[in-house]
Amino acid sequence: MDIADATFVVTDLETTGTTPDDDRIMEIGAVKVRDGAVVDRFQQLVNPQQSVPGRITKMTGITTGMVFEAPPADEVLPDYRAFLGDGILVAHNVSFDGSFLDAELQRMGDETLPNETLCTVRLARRLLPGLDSKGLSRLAQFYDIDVEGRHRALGDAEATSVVLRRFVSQLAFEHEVETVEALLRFQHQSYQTVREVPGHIESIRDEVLPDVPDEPGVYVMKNRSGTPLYIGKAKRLPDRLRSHFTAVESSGARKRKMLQKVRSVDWTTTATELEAILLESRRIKAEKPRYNRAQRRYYNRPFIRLDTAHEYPTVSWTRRLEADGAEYYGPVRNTEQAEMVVDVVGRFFQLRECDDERLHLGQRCLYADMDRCTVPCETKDAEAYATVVERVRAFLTGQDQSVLGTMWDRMQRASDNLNFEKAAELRDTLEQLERILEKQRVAAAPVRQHNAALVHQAPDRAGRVDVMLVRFGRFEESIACAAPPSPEERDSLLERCRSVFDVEADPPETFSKRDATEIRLLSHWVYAHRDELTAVRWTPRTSPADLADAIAGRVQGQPQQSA
DNA sequence: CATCTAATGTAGCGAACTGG
DNA sequence: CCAGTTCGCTACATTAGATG
Repeated sequence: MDIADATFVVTDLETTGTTPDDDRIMEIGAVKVRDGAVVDRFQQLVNPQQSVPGRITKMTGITTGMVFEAPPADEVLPDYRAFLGDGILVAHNVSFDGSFLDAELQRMGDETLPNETLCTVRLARRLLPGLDSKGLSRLAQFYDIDVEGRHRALGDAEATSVVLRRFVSQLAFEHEVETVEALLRFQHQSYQTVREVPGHIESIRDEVLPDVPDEPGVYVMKNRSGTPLYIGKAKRLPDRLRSHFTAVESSGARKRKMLQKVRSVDWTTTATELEAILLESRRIKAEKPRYNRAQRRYYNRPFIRLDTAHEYPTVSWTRRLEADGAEYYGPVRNTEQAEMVVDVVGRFFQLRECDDERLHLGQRCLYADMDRCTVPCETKDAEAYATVVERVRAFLTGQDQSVLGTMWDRMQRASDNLNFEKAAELRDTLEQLERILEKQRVAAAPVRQHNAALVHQAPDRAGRVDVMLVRFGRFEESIACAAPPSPEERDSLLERCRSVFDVEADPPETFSKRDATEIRLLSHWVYAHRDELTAVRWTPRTSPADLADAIAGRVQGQPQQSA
């Protein structure tokens, strides 16, 4: 039914209290509205058959004396029912008025009201979410409605009918609500499907975002009680944050749910993006915000292990980084990749694949006959074996690309021989391997011996250079400076190099899960920016001053021998 | 394959408002 | 004060996935 054809009976009751079972109706007021116009009015005092409490008289002005001579409910209600007809019962908090009407009808032994009901409080909550109060007084003030006899039944009913008309027109304009059915449904819709851009989002957009510094960093969105909802990192905080708070309507359900709860945004600036990535990772794992799905826990990624503590080293993979004299490379993505690397090394390099017992017993195994081993068990030729190890090292650090070349040839041959299945398999392996080795190439050292300053010049940040200091494979600190660096920046660079690259410093005993995760994040970032990066390597023979000079040289863009 | 952890879904309770 | 509604939070159960 069209809203214009419907009859609304806007009703207000004055009662002696708030409990329908114990308290009674003492006045009924109602206005009949059709097509936006008041067509009829109803007003009647009712004898509640009990005295009117003082606080109620104070609020409504209705005294026990006034209702003493009025007819009781069982005489008034039939008249009201006739007035109501099959119109829609409208009230401000209709469950209140409805339950009093039903309670009186029950006392009379009459049927309760079958009419549809419409609640203007429910509409107000959905249509005016930003308003501080949805009480009738506040709405009257908001719409500038003159109420003749506030807290008298007819006065409040008149005011409510004006509010109703405002709501109906707002619903037509903003929510395409044209029919009575849609109108009645709307009052039961959940807030979030109704609300547009909530007020608190607007205030964050307008008041918080202008103060965000143009730097990399980590931001935290918090709810009303300060609990973190989401932690994120940004290359540039203002850009990232703005993207969260604009086009809110088009975002997915999960994000809308979060934005509904956000009341404040906090941030920590960092010198560089990489530092922000690492800080973000730590904070997500420590605080586990509800809306962060990724990076909630530390994973034990596999590392490739070259057991150089052994006289005749072997290659294997492990999820633990120990201080056992072995060289560790990686990490790689998963078990499958780790096994693939170990397998490729086994097939292309003549390392032994026997266990120590067999080695010492000098038991030649089938790998010797396959020419996959230098057979140290028989020859005891440590020197020949060491050259193989050196070649494996060159392969694992991404320096020796010949294996990739060989694999490429084999793939071509398989393809030429119409063995496409094998060719495809080789292609997949090759692609993964290239990625893994490319990550190693920049570090060019096993994890523990990765000591370097990474100089990053982002193309979209002219005049600015980031320097990352890596010691024992772990990110230590980063410095952002101008290109070329000012004298002060050079001094501070030297100072940082001194503290990070202390020759006396002992390598860490073990690497924690956190270290392993951060090594992965570091290698990932390095890989992603490999074309914009130069690495200045540090060895125990490099003095901090030389290192700082070499870094400064790269910052100015003059290629220099690595230190 | 058994076990444990993390992610996701659900129920229930408290807080905040509305009416006289 | 009471009753009703809704949201946010907590606790708990269920499910999916990782681990050894």
